[in-house]
Amino acid sequence: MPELPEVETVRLGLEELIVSKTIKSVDSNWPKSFPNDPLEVRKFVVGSQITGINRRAKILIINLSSGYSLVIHLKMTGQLVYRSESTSFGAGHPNDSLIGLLPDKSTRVIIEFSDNSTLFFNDQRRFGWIKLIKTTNIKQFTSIYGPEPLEDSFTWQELGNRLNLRPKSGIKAVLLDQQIIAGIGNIYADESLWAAKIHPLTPVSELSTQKIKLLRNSIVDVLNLSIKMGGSSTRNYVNAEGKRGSYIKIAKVFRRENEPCPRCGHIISKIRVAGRGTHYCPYCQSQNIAKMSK
DNA sequence: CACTTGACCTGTCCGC
DNA sequence: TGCGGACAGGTCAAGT
Repeated sequence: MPELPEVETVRLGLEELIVSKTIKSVDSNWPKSFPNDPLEVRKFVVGSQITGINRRAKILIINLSSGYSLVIHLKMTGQLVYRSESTSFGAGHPNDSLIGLLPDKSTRVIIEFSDNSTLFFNDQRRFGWIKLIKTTNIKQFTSIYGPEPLEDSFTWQELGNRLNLRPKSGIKAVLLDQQIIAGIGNIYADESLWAAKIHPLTPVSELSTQKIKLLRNSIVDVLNLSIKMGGSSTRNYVNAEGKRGSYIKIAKVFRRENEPCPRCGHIISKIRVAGRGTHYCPYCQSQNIAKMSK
């Protein structure tokens, strides 16, 4: 799934649903999904209470009263879905629920609480993981990530400084680099570049100050709007209640190749950039325009 | 240093 | 209907 808006949506849901609950048991059926020693898990997870839910970059952090935290990366297809005993509705539920009875085929980890409600970690492709880390070590663990784009300190000057760490690279590849800026992935890189009228292959060093200011605002607006829409569900992503997000319905270019650009009407292209499918309008995001406005 | 490719996995879709 | 290949929200490591 999950870029910043999706992880943040899950975080907001979990904050409502599981804070202050006590963990009764933890089960995993795929070691890579939760590689910690089971003895360690029994000692620092079972019996402890959930004290808070945080996010850094695309990572979720569930703080425990034991002084440890569950650090979770959902990668491409991870889901964290909460079910109380009374909400075991099935697929096709009118309220946009995506998944049916749990556990299902993709369930890798099951966390059961003392009130018999349950948190399921599902992950079709098994790329995601949960790691048990001492809470005092989390800051160091996440120190590799660049700044959070939704913090007040993410000014256009800050964006410019970060981008200049890779001046020769194309802008889209740099936006996807989590060490430069945290939380932007393939969907919101394309959407932000469209909003700022920047071609995805434009070398960072060719971006004018005006373009950097515009890009900073575009990133912030696109991420905030997506959080408001509950994130993007192209296929697997659901929030903590198993419901899809709806940003994809209002996406301007992402997965809209061969459709008209909503701004100028020219046909949206799809190319390959940094190994990822990349959508843009060849007219209003042309590299020539980027150079002319410099 | 920048860029590409393959790996990690499962599932779906598209063309033949 | 079946089969092979491409592709999918994300990182990693290794090779050019």
